[in-house]
Amino acid sequence: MHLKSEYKKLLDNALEAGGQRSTKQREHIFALLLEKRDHPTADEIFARARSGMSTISLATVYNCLETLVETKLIRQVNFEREPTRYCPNLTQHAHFYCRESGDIVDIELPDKVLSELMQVLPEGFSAQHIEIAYDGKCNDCHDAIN
Amino acid sequence: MHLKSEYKKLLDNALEAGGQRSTKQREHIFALLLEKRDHPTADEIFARARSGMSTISLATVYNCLETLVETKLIRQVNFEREPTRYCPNLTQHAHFYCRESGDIVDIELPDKVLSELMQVLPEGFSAQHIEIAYDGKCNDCHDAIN
DNA sequence: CGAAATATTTAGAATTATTCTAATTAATAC
DNA sequence: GTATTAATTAGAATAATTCTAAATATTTCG
Repeated sequence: MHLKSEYKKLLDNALEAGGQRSTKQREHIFALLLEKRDHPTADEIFARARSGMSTISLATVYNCLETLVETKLIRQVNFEREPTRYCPNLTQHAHFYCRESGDIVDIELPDKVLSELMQVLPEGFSAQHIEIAYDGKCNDCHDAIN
Repeated sequence: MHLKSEYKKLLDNALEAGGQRSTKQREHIFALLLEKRDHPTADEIFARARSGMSTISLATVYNCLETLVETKLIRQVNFEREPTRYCPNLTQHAHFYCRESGDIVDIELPDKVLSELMQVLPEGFSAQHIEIAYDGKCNDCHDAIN
């Protein structure tokens, strides 16, 4: 697990901007999220993190994830009351949760759709963020012959 | 706390369609959600339910809410990992969470916006439901002189 | 109607994701 | 390199929710 210097710089700058230190645990977790770009839970990240850094603790995984979220290098994703998942895709996107496979897929969102969602807000409301979560059946599950 | 006969029928029919029984606890909880149309948590509903039905238990509140959600008479609303909230508004709407006051406000969603969100899905994906959550500052908090 | 069958309620224990605590270790500043 | 400050760690604590098993209520059907 090694972070490309491009991402290493991104991480270090983001941490420095927030007055936080660059540590090997933060780097390790950021690297593994970038390597496999899915939507793992903290437990899954802990499992992945331990191969390559056997002494890392679950508390540290939570701490590092919190820091990465604060510095806006990753996003949290929640579906109902399921464990929080973490997403390294920083582009503007929604999430699609497949009820069949359990997979979470990123859905790109054109600016136009977002601005229309903003226009729907009544007078006097201003939104910093809109979280959009689809749920249904993904392409793999439609294709599958059951 | 009493349910108008119109809503009593709605409840009884929905329960019967799902092979479930009409009980005074279910009716009581449905009634109190309809009476004050906000977005209470299970704990808040438990507190409200006890005035007027002092022997109801928290487990029953959870059971009743689950039943009402299953029969589609109410909706669950989740913000991040906060306790689940319950919403008796059955029209098509999104939720706005005000970071300042903590209030949750329903935002009506025109069909047009929803259909555009559906069109954004790649080939092979089909969504049953789209959950949209804004967060920012509501009108009351903008108006307020701080 | 009244007994049998089935569903619901209840109190409290159990679960589970997450956060907290206090001690140790690592990173930065001087 | 030492002092300062922040991060990591293991394990305990927390809190929303679910589970369990017994008691109660509702429905069915003779």
